[in-house]
Amino acid sequence: MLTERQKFILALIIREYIDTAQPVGSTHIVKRYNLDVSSATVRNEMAALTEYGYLEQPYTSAGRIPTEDGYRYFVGELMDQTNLPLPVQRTIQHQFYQARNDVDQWMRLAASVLAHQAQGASLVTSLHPENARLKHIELIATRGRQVLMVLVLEGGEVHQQMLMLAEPVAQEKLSVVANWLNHIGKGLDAKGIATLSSMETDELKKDILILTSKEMEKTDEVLAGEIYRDGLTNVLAEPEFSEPGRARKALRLLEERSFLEDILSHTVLKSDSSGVHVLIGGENMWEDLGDCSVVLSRYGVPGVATGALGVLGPKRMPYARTISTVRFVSDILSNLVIETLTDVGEENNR
Amino acid sequence: MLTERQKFILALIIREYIDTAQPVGSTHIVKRYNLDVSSATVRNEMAALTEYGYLEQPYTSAGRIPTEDGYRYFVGELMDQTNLPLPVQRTIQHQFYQARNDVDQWMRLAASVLAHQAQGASLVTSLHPENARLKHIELIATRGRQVLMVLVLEGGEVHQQMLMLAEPVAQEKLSVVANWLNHIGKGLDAKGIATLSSMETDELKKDILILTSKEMEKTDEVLAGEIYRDGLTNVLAEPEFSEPGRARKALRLLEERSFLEDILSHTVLKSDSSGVHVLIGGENMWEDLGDCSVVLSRYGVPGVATGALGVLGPKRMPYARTISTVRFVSDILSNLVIETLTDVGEENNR
DNA sequence: GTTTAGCACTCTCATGCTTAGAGTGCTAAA
DNA sequence: TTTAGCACTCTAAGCATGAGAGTGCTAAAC
Repeated sequence: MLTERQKFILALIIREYIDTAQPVGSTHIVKRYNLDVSSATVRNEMAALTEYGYLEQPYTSAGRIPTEDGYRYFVGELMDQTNLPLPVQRTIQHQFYQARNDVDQWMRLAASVLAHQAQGASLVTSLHPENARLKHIELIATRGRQVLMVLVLEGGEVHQQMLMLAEPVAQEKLSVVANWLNHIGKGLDAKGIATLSSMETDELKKDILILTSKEMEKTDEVLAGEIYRDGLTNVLAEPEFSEPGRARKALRLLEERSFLEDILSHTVLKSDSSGVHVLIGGENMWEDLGDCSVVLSRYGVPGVATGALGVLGPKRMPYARTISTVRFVSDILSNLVIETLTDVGEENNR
Repeated sequence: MLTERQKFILALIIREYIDTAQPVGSTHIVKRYNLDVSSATVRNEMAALTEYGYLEQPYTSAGRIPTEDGYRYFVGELMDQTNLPLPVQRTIQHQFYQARNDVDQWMRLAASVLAHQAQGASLVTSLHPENARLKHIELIATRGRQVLMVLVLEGGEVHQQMLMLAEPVAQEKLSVVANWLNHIGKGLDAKGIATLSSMETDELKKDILILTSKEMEKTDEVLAGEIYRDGLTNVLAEPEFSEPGRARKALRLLEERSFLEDILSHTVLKSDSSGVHVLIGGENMWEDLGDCSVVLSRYGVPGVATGALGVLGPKRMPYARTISTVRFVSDILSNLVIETLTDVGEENNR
């Protein structure tokens, strides 16, 4: 267990290192913060903190830098939770207010705000409905057997998909089926529609039901939609990524869907997850993440429609600021989703 | 005017430099390619080529590297036009065939193929209709004054937009207006609908017409839709971007919409443009592009629906391969668009 | 018992120097 | 016109040196 003074010094060192990216020495810290103990005392405490595994030396007799455990302790125990400055909050809220009509624009804006405020690479997945329920379907003949299906889900998301039917069908017939489905399928989820299809005898209707159900199931996948990114170049500015090899590793993480899927399903998408997740270093699971930390959060309404967002930066990131930014943006998006969803119709209040 | 031998040597030097990223010396090239002239002869020719401005020396008495003019001459006169190997072509075509039902997927795939084949950062803008004509409109009440408008354009693109009406309107009323508009507005472009709106007296109809027209105008903007990127990390692997400052500059170009808009409107979007454009260095217009080259092409059907795609890499990029890749992918996308468009209905044949 | 001054020791990094090597341009001969 | 020869130039790599920052230990001071 650390003494108060040890905690204090650990916090100072980590903050200083986050600021300067330089190993922190005992004398330096005493002078910089006008401590009323001597450098020798700090040195002793630093030795202890190194013993505990919270600090390490890049080489014998250099200053100390935090270990991953050090960062974790800092984030968990030492860091003061802050909020973004009020004027900044207002500016951001205003921006979202102006974009309130365009869901795409929300995400783009969220990515931009995250990247700017946290000075890292940001990532926002589009909102995807959980257990999507049908609000409206439209079938539009394009040519031959090709049909454009437009699904409007409760909550307002729109999905389009080109279908290939077994044989050509006229627009009139398609419209009839669409109208019919709008009546009997409204409010049903993928399963409900699949059930309908198993009882249907009309070939065309049955086909459409099956395809609709399939398409609605697809919306359940985490990364089915777009992924919005911003601020990729921010991470290149960090000194730890001056070696291009490391920079590559870090950026590849954001490019590869498979990796994102993996990391999201291990954190924010866990059923019991809530709030902001902080991944420091690879956490023994993702080697390529070695030099990076990721701050993630889920947004939206669990069980109805959610998405994920986060910021990637060096382990040496300003955690307080990043976490408050992620929380803030996540809350804004959640509120936007709630506003949109809860008032869709009276039938949807739970 | 260059002699044949000078052309030959220039081509060798440029190819060698593209391969090795090292200044090319006279002896090196004689040995490497078993030339039956001596290094002194090559040296003389190199002096001449330097005189003409096609080569330069990074410092006195080092090997030569191509100048921008050198690359331009190479691309314009010396390079042999190749095509991708047939097996590669088939593989790619097969991939597109499998994705034929999902326009989003086309773009994603195109970006991926470009990035892989050309080993650069790729960029694909989504298809956007020119002078879009309405095929189908759908109005869906969400809450209060908010209405979701779904526009289906001839060609199959779907655009959605949240509208804010002057006062709440019931779904039934909206459906009536939508149906009415589907009859009288079908096949019209933004202007045509604007004309209708100026003659309409019914307030609601007028409002909807104006909003529809506005929305359809929007689809005309180049970068209105998504931008698909891939292979950003490829450029980080190039030695010229080992300095993080340069890498940042290059990647920022791909992040900033304003820049992309600028560069696209100067090249592929010019009305008389066709084929593949090669931008080598900044071309005296874009300073940040100093170390990069860009190979761009327009795809789709001019006057109906087009998009742009391209690859960004170092000036020292394998132009032959990149250009053939860009052309190939562009052609594939164009064909897909043609297939989709020309058979939309008999009314659309021109 | 804790804190601190003092000091020897260690390691990196910047600097300067030297050298090997690659490449050039010029000249004169083939 | 081509080529061999050669002096010259410049870089990159290696090495030694020294300054500087920082540590850990010991013994004295509080």
